[in-house]
Amino acid sequence: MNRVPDILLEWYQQQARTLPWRETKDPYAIWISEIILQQTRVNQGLDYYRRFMEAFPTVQELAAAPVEAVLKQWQGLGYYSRARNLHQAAQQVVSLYGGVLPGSSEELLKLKGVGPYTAAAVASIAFSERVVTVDGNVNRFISRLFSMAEDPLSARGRQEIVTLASAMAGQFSPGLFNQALMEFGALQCIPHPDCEICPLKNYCEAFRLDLVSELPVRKKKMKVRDRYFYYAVVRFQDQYWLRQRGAGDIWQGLYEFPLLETGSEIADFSELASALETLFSSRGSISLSSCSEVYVHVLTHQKIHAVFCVIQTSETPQFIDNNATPYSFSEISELPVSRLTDRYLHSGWINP
DNA sequence: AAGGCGGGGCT
DNA sequence: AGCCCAGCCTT
Repeated sequence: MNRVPDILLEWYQQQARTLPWRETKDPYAIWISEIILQQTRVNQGLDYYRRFMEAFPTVQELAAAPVEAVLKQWQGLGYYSRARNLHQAAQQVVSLYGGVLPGSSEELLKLKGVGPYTAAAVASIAFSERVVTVDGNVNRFISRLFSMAEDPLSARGRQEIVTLASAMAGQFSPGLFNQALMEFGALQCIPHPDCEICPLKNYCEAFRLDLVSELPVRKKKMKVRDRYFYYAVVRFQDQYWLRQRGAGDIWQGLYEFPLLETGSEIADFSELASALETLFSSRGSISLSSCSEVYVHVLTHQKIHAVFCVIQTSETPQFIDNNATPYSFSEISELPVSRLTDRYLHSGWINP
């Protein structure tokens, strides 16, 4: 078993992907890459990382930027609280740490959006602190290697992973070892792995016991809630009205058309037309002219059935939602929007 | 400890 | 169409 770390490091030297954040020692750049890569695959996050670093090359520039500019860079990545927290954390770094990222995992942990994983990643990779990174890749790999019965996401399971991984890390360079550990989970010890080509198959308890497909222990799946969104797309004198989503729900801080949400589908056109009128406080005429197809937008925990309803008004529309604000078509493209709204915007239903 | 928070890839 | 992935914050 004590040969495992050597094999792992040797594998990493041969198989490691060349990634931009592995070419730098800038703690800020490493921090940004770690936040982007949470819940995001490398291939999906790569372009976002490049654009983000180009838009906000330093923590000072990130801190000084409007939060909506940060959200715009994040558009399409999902989990938008990561972007809002990152922006707040940058301001913390400027106001509390003189614009210099703190050099220990203990201090990093105090930053908004920085948890045990990110603190360990930045501290070990940028500052060579001897602390292990425990992410989903590490959980999967360590669970299998030691055939762990415990759920790695439970408090006890997490502690067990930390203990086992720390023991393996030994005196290797912390940043190098952690990246090798995570890369192995990301490329070789994947959910449905090819164990025959695995350099560690002779050391893997799960492989020996034929438990690879059972580990790590599965969490129970969440129930999916159906939601029905009817968006009022109003164009009046080349202006469209959008509003910003608030706290306590999905897509906080992103923009969208004024929304009617109902508990069930409204299939009848005239019923929908009168339901949509409740969004308006205008006195002039309001008429539903056409509906888009139903956009089914699936999130982890919600299934959204969205219809974009084009509405004609006889005068400047007034909305009950006093956040609704008029924008030209080109202004809309500057606003951060969800994938759902983005898809509609690029579908051809709207023409400038 | 449990629930909420996106979006995409693989089978 | 239905499976999977996943770190941090809030409650």
